[in-house]
Formats: sequence, structure tokens, C-alpha cells
Amino acid sequence: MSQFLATHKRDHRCGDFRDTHVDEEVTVYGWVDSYRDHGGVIFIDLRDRTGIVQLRFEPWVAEGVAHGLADKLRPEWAIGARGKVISRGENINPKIPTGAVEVLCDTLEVFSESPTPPFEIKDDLDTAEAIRLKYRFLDLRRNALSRNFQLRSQVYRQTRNYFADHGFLEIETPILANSTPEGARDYLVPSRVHPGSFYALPQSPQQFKQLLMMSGMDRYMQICRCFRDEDLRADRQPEFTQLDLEMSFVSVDDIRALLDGYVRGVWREVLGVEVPTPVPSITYAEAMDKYGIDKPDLRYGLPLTDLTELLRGRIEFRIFKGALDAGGIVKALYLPEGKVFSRKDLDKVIPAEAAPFGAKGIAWARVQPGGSWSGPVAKGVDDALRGELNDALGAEEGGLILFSADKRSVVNAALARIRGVAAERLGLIKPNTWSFVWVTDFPMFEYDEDEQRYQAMHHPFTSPRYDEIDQLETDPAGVKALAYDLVVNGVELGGGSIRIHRSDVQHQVFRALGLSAEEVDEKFGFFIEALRYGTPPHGGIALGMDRLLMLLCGADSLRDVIAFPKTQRATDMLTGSPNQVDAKQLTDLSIRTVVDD
RNA sequence: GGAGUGGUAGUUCAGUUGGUUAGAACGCCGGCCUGUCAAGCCGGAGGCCGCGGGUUCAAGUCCCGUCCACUCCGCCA
Repeated sequence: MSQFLATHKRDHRCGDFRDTHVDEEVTVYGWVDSYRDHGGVIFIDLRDRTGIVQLRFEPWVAEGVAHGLADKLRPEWAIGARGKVISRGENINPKIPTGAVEVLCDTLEVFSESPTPPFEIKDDLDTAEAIRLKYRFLDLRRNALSRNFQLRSQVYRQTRNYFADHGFLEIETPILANSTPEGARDYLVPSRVHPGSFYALPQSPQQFKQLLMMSGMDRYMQICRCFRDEDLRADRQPEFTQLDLEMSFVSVDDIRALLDGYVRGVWREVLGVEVPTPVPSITYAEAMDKYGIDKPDLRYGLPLTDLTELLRGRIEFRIFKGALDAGGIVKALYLPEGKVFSRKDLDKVIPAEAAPFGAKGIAWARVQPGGSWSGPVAKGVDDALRGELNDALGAEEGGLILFSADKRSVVNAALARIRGVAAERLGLIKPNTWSFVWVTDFPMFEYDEDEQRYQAMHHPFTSPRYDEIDQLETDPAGVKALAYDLVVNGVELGGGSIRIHRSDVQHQVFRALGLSAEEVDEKFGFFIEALRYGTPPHGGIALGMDRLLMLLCGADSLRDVIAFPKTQRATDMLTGSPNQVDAKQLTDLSIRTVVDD
């Protein structure tokens, strides 16, 4: 290694250069993005994470030594260069921020060469993601990806500052923790010193952060990794990062106001967007009724209308009647511009969108002049009923009514999806528009058909509304929780709740969940014990940092904001993880596998 | 666990009804070229058609299985 690094200290990053730097002697480091050899002059685009600057090599500079070396450069070689910043005069490149200047180099140092990379390092890349992930270290050199991580770092800094300014302590909680009794599957870690026993990686530091409130820490924050061994999606990775918060002596409103200020600050700093605060809210019941989903995208309207009561006993149309008789519901999505969906769409596209949710079909009617209908539903509806339906839907000539009749959960899921498809078709989703909403008043419990019992919708430490605690014994299904989700453009950014701070209420909730005293003691004994010692009222929230970054970066997948993400089968294409381990390691851990190989 | 889409040169793709030598673009290699920045011009190399079976005179193409990636359902308190 030459003395280059010792004698030539980097004084600028590639993306820094502007015409104000003209005449400066500079040293830059980076990677060869591209080279253009004109026989005499050689142009090298030098790249680092900040951008690209053009280097120029001339045979007449410094006896042509640097020029001679530059002749051999190839993409992705790591180099350093020294020279003078000069104006490009007439030959400005308006496409890049540094396009007004170039560095006329007198010295060039090659640190390391590179084989031809498996894909070009450029922003508009269409290479298969599997290859990009295998060569993630090259993929990350692309500015399109690199800037996501620079932005991520910026958001982290801002996050820590915001919550520090609001009196939060950053405290770490264990990664080697206990298996969670309910919820997602755990990643387990065998204990060597306790043969046959396992730690679990945390799905969330829920109990620890509540214990910190009991400890008088008052306000806790952590940007922490969480783990869930469930199947992946574009917006779900097995390990993900959560902004975890907990506060003592607070109400729902306090927490919402704090988070409103946080997202407002982030959106302003990162995107220059002013989020109107306070962020509005909608109840869970209203969200499900009007949008069929608990994370509605409110960038557009297109509400659903529940026609169940209007139609009951008044319609013979087989599909509707069948659903109603079976205890289901009928809902409709009304589109004023009915022509966005062609007959072919109605036959193919719409059913295909609805089918994954169990919907057997989507009936439809087009509204004709005078309010009459055409389409499969038209015949089954008499004039009087049709008039009432038109009124209920606000239907007018040219409109399209899409019906779903089935179990409530199927109707809601299917129409929620179609509502999104329609909005996209209608061009209602404008770029750089943001719709924040708090979804509140979630039910405490939901009934688990498979296990024939109630489960906590949020988690079992969530407080019921204070005015509904009495109903825990009599009408658990009707009790609403002091729980809230923050939803942005139809993405669940995070959720939280006021927690139970009284052991008697906690025991009532466990009873409602059908847990015996023995089970409670076994699973939550330490926690119940701690709860007895003067627990402050407290609550908190967890935001999915990866999802937050995905929104801010405009990414379609979590993988674009996680440096080393996993594939859908939870493997790492780069490192090959998970791996088999040797027999000795297993023996040390007292583990025997039952997999044939 | 289930449904769908895809897998052919380094990359992105085309490849007809099964048919003889599997193509294109970009990239790569060599040469020329002093103002390019998607540089240009000339020439060249590069293929386990994902893998394994099967049908057939003949398979990139048809059938069965399997692996991998992606999207979705289930699942994710």
C-alpha cells in the first residue's frame, strides 16, 4: 500500500462538488461508476454514497502518469484521486448535481480492482431480486438503495432527539428472553447451561417496558429488534425494528399528541410535508363499517354501504338471500364513475381480487338513465327497493354498484380490497399525499373459532375502557379496549394501548380469556407479582420503523429499507443463513434433531 | 399449509405447431477516437434453456416431480 491514504486526506465527498469549489485542490475516494475513454481525454465517473463526480484525465497533466493508470480502470474498482476542481464551461451535465464541474486529476491511486459485477450498479435496475440479494454488498452501492439507509439513519437521529427532548430514557431490554405464551411463533435459543431449556427472542419487549414503568423510569424508548417466526410478506420480515415507547401517568390523548408531534416532525424534516395535527381518529367500528378494514386508506373516499337491514326479507336474489339467511351481511361499494370497470373487469378482474378472501363472487349493477339498473342484480330488485337502494348509495346514472354478500369477515375483506383497486383505477391515489388516522376503540377480545375461546385482540395487558370494566364478566365481546393504531395511507404504522395497572382488573381479563389461576401463575407469575407493588397508570405504543421508512422512501417492500433482509422463505441469500451446525455444537446444547437428511 | 407468476448468455428478455446452427439489447473483452456523461465507430467472446424423471425419431417447447425467487390467502396477541 502506498502512502496515498497517509498523504492525501479526503476533503470532499463525490456528491459535494459545486461551482463554488472551482480552483480548489481536492482529494476524493470512491468507486468507478463508469469510464469514457476518448483516446486522449478519459472521463471517469467516481461514485460514493453521496453521489457522482466526473474525474478528467489528460495526457498532458503530470507527464501523463495518472492518465496512463486511468486507461486501465474498470467499473467498481476502488480508487482515490487528487486534482483541481475546474469548471466544465459549456459542457455542463444538468442531470447530476455536480454537473457544472469536474476534477482534473494529477494523481490516481488504485486500491483494489473488481471483476465485472453480476449487475450494473445503477438506479433504474430490473435485475431479479434474488441476484441482488446474493450480492447485497453491490446492490447497496446503488444510490437508489443507499439513500434509503442514509435516510434511515437521519430518522433514527431525529427520533432519539425528539423523545429525549420529551423526557424519555433510552433503555435496552433483553434479547434472550422468555417464550411468549400467546401470539406469533417464537425464535428459540437453546441454553447450554440449562439443558432442555430455551430462551426466546422477543416478539416485542412488552412486559419489560411495563416493568420499567413499575420501576419508576417514567418514560422509556428503545429502537429495538423484534422477532416473529411467521411467514413473510412484502411488509413483514421475521426480524424487524420497532420504535418502542412506554409512559407513566398518561391518557390516550397524551400518547396521541406525543406521536402526532413525532410524525409531524419526521415528515417535515424528511419530506418537507406538513402533517395536519392533531391527527384525526376513527373508531374501529366505524372503520370496519365504512371501509371494511381496520387500517383504512383515507387518501380517497369510496365508502362501503351496509345494505343488510334494507334488504332483509325483501330480496329473492339467491346469493343475497342465501347470505342473509345464513346470518351474513350484504354490503356495496358505489363508484360514481362506473366505466372504470369494463364488463371484462367485472367478469374476471374483480372476482379474482375478491376470491383470495373467500368471496365466491361480486354481484354488480350499472345505473342507467332514470335510475334503473342493468346487470345480474337488476332482475331481482323491484322498483321500490331499487329506489331505496339508489338513495342509500347516492347512486346516479353512470354509476356502478358492486355488491358482496357473505359472512361479515368475507364481505369486508373482499370489498376493502376492491375499494383499493377501484381507487387506483380511478387515479384517486395521488403521489406525495398523506393520510394519517388513529383507529381507536378496538374490541378487547376477538373470538377464535379454531380454539373456541376469546383471545386478546391487542394483548392481554391492554386496559379495557375504564367505563366498561364492569362488563368484562357479563359481556366480554362488547368491551372496548383503550387501544389505538396509527394508520398512514392504509398501512398500519403501529399500535399501542393504555395498560392495566390494577391486578384485580388484570385477573378479570385473564379470566375472560379463559386462563386458569394456575396458567396465569405459570405464564405471568412474575408480572402479576410486580403489578401489585404500586404500578402507575401507564401506556405506550410501538411503531414499525421499517414500515415507517418504507413509507418515507416510497419503497414497495421492507427489503428496500433493511440492509440485509431475508427472502420469503426466511433465508439470507448472501450468507446462506440459516445453516446446519456441526454435531459437536448440538451435543453441547443437548439437542438432537429429528430431520432426516 | 394453500393459490398464482416467473426461472433461456453476466443482466433483462424473445424463442411460432415439438424439427436440424437457441437470438436481441445492455454489459464484458480487443482496437480506434481529446468533451463525453445511455459516449461513438469496428471487431470478438460468452449457453447444464433451474434440477430430476418421462413421452417422442426428435424436447428450451409436451407431461410428472422437485428446487429457488416474488405476490397473495391462511398465519402475524
